[in-house]
Amino acid sequence: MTSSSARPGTSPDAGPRHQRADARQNVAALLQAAKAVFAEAGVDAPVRAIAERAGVGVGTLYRHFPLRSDLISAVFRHEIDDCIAAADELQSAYPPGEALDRWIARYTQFVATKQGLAAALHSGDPAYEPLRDYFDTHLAPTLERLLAAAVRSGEVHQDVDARDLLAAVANLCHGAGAERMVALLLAGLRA
Amino acid sequence: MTSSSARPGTSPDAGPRHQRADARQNVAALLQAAKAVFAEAGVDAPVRAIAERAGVGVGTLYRHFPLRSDLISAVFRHEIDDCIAAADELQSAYPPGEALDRWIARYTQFVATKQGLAAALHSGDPAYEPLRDYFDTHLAPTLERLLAAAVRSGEVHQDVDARDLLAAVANLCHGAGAERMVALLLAGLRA
Amino acid sequence: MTSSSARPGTSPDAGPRHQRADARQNVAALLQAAKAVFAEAGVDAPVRAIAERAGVGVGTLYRHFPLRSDLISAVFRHEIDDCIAAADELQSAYPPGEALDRWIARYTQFVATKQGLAAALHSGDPAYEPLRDYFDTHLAPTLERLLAAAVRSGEVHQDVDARDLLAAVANLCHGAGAERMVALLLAGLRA
Amino acid sequence: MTSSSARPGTSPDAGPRHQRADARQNVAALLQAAKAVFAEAGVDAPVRAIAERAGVGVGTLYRHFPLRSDLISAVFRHEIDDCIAAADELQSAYPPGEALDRWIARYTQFVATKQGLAAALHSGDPAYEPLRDYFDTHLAPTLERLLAAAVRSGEVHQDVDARDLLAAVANLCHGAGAERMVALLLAGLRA
DNA sequence: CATGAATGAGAGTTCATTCAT
DNA sequence: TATGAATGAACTCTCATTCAT
Repeated sequence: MTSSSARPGTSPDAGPRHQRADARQNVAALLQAAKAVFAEAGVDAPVRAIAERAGVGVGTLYRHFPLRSDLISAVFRHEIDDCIAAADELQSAYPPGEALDRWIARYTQFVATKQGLAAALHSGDPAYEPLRDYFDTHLAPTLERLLAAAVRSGEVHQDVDARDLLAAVANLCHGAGAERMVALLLAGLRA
Repeated sequence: MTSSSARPGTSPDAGPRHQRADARQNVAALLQAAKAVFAEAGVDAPVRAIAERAGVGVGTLYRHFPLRSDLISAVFRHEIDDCIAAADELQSAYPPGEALDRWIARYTQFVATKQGLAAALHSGDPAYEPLRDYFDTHLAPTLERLLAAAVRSGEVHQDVDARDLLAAVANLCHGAGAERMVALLLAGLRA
Repeated sequence: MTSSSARPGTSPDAGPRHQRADARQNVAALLQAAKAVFAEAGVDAPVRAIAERAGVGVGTLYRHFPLRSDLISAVFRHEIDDCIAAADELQSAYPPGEALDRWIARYTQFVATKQGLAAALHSGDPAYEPLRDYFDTHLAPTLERLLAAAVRSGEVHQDVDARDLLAAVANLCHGAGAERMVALLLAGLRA
Repeated sequence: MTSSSARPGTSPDAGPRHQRADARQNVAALLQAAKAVFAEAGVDAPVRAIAERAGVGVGTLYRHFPLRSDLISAVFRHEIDDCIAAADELQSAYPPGEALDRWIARYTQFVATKQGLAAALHSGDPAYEPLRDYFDTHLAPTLERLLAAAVRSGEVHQDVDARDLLAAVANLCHGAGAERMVALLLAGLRA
């Protein structure tokens, strides 16, 4: 026990980085379970369902994610970040208009399995504020960039608020014919 | 069934049993209350809130509307019918494209106060089947007509499923910038 | 069942005085159960324990006593009222000093089985405010009267706040030798 | 954070175990924290609050104080001992009656910040037995001595059980007008 | 020895739905 | 037929206590 964990090598102390292994596992299990449960039953699914699915007590869930939105954020953050990262690649690989379309498709893919996400975001419930924030401060600017580029290149003729567009696409994703509708929306941007 | 319960000869006032009238009043009160409550708290609002607002016991509500969706359907049917009726007027007063736009605006108006409607329709919950049905068999054909006309007149170049479009607009109605987004969708139809 | 309630001829309804028989029984059962449970486990006893003991669902308890203090108040009010009523009798049957002593003994009897009452009253928890109020507005004035009379008759030489004295006696009632201590307190009033 | 800083220079783990010093520190920190927390939130305060305040894990708390009452006893023992010690000084500095009064005042001071102490002592919970014991075997004899002296000197005319009196004063300390009530009790002793 | 993560029983509270009156 | 009381499952959240690390 002496120094087995003290394998700093680089820095003398490596900080207080000793998350217990089982804790990490639990968090991972929780995130995975939450993702699945959210997809099946929406983000309002009972806390217990998630804990059970993760094979963990509710207390453990609460320890790591005191607020429901903490869990939601954590579950989505990764995917959102991936989504954001994709924007750069798309922008350098395609002309602005196509990049925009492809990115929206990417975003659509993400939202599609997030039943209730849109509702939660618009619920006004302060518990979801952090999540809203993350959308506004991370996803929205990304889309803004894509939109601006497309406007500059003359492919898009409409001036839209990125956050609204994000929300709109999210809303469309849970109806039938979602893809088609999103396509229509994008076509509308070109009008 | 006429007067079996009417206690005909007993007392002077025992004659006309207005139970049926009472029932009608109750139904009316319930519909009105439900409409208000749905607008305020969404279609998932507590049953009791509706009954209370209607000045009626919950049992009465259940008697007339055994399923939540029965109530929802009943509440909306009227408005939906109005919405449908408007289509004819609009179609005879405006050119197809404008008629379509105006009708969608009309529909938007209707959906706007129906928080949770879209979610309910897509919930997969069989309880909402009748409501979905009513949309499909009444609203959808109406929109189809409008769309077909607009296509014929060359104003719309897209072939869309009316039900999907209906759902899409409903979904868009609860985000920020709803009007803008609906406008974009309509513009997309012209592309 | 036929028309016993439907007697529209005289007055439409003969007043809204129709507490259902079972409801009354439940309330009674609840009060009795609560009294017993309070005595055994204090006024902080789990809601469920009371409901169970009363053979009633928790919902029923909440219907009749939305706040814990509602139940407590209801349980105690009766006894408190009896206590108050006793003051008059005692005052007319005994000289002021003795009336005071006897009344305190009476009050002691009441408090003795109310484990946690004193703590609740001093908890600062707003849920107990109504109860505190009832003490202040009903019991305190009663004791004040008794004290004032004893002061006038020259038997008591101390000026005490009745509420404080009430609380003090209540506090003493749960220690060993309660009677003795209360007696000491009363003797102190004569000093 | 434990002993990483205490690196005297010997071999990593074979050297002199100063665990004991650590342990002592922890115990001290726990006692101090518990005292503070008890004063703020009563002796029923969450275990974790105390551990946190002491900057120590809950496990550590449990190691040193397996029972809640162990901690309570430990926290109070010191103060109780001080209280007891004060008796001698007071007895040699003042006449018996005044010594008694002053000592009670001293005791009152001690109890005043021990919200819930009295309740715990009378709870019947066997977990508090040791604490009760300490009262009985240490404080009670002290008060007995003071009382006896005051009786001998003719200042006190009542024969009271010291333990009861101790409990009574403790009970009085958490009501409004505590001082007054205690004074009354003491006056009662002179009657 | 110390830590604090994990556990899970248990408490409060709400609400859909049934059913006696 | 109307009423609303009763029911109890379901949900959230807390905290004492254990135990792997």
